Amino acid sequence: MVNEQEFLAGYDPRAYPAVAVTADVVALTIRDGELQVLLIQRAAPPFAGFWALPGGFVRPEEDIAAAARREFAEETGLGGEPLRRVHFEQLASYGTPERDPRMRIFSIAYLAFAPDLPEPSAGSDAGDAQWLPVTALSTRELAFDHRKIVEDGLERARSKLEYTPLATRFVGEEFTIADLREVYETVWGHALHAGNFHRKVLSVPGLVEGTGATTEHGGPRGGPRARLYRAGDARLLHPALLRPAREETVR
Amino acid sequence: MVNEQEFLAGYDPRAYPAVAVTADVVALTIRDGELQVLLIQRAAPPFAGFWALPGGFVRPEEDIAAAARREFAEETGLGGEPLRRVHFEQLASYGTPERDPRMRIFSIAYLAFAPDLPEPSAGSDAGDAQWLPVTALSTRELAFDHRKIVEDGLERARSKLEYTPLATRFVGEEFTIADLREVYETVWGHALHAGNFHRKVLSVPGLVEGTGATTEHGGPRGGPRARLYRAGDARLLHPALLRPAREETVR
DNA sequence: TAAGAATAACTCAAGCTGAGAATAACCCCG
DNA sequence: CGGGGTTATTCTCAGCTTGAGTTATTCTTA
Repeated sequence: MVNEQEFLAGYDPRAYPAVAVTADVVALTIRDGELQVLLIQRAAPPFAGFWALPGGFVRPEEDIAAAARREFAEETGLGGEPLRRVHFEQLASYGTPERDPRMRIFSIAYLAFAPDLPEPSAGSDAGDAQWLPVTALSTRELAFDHRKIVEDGLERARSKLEYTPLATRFVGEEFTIADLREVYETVWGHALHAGNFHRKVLSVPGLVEGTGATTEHGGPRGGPRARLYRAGDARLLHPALLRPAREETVR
Repeated sequence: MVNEQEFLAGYDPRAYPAVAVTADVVALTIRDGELQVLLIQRAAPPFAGFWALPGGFVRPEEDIAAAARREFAEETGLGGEPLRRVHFEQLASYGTPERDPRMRIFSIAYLAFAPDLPEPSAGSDAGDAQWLPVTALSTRELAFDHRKIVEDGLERARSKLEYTPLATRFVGEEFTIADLREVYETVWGHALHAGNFHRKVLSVPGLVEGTGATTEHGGPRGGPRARLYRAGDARLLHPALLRPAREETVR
């Protein structure tokens, strides 16, 4: 048994097979009423032709989060103000020895939440990038361990809706309570009681603040004009906006 | 702007300055009624003489979690059944370019929760390892960015007590409700209402299950014998056992 | 044996939740 | 232009959970 000091002293990392670190991004958005994840099609082996998460090597003087943002920006062609509205947070790291056949590669995954974004091809040189509805993930094989990463990201997103104002990141600057409810319904995957949701959203301090304005028109199929809100200053929701109990996930 | 495919194709990681990946462990336990974190004193530069988290390089064929367990085991001298009772989970990764003066080192931090453990020196060759009460952290300078890592770990621990049965990992196989309450009070840092806590713990499905037995004696200062419980099969607490609202942390 | 301490159970008011319904504004179609 | 259908917003109400305080009971220590 060797303690840390001795181990470090006798350890020259350069003498070992090289390792590399990538930043990979699980970018989520809501388009066409569906939760979608950004995927790119790999051109080169390994996993050539497979779909994978956008990502790449962290550069020598680059922070991990900066690498994640850069990779995301490159794939979506997004920059400036729209990019600033995208929320990034670290998800988790993946590094089983055999996850990449080339060499030992550690992936530090980030989660990105964005309001409805344009097709990734617009402005990007990645013709083979697309938003895929998460409901279609089961029919598509992903490269490396990216399926696991996406699943972890989805669970994190569902969970963060409960106790943070994350949902406001999926809508525009101004939004209606119904817009917000659609985010929750889409990410959680089931309908919510409109009246109760409305009451709850307005009662949680700092979640939303009214703008005083309303929508120009009612909904496309009728209904009155809705009041407009913008995101409040809360960083945590208290009391939280909890998902209905899911007995199967509890045990 | 380069897309991922071109970037990968033109990128030989070996041509870049070497990077390394370490697994560092924020190991928490409750000793003497206080929440304590395991630290080791560094023998070699950089930060020689400073206290730091146990950890070390992930070996070429080693999984990250395995590396974290190994480092923890080496520092505590723990093995076998006691080690199996320690709960490990990934915390987060840290990799700002300047966090280690030697080279680019990414740290993947793990959180370990353990019932009252022996002094780390027992069975370990690390004479300079110790459990430090987290309340004493402010008076001690830590190496690298380890203070930030510890703080993130503490916040994670406090938060996970709310919605997982994590607290049962800090007590022995069999415990009383009061034992469990002490865990919550120690980690959260304030007193809880004994009666309400009792009611709540018994009402959350799967948190604890009775053994039918009681303690041999009453408490050291009186009181009846307490019933004994063991951890139940819940993985999530529903409804959660929430901390009292902390207005200052909400905004 | 008396005092003090702790477990466990109970009470009660206040707040929050789920479910359903009422009201009113607004769209589209005929 | 009028009616039917749709949606935003507000209410009601019963049931559950929470915070705070109290009570009965069992044990330890002095």
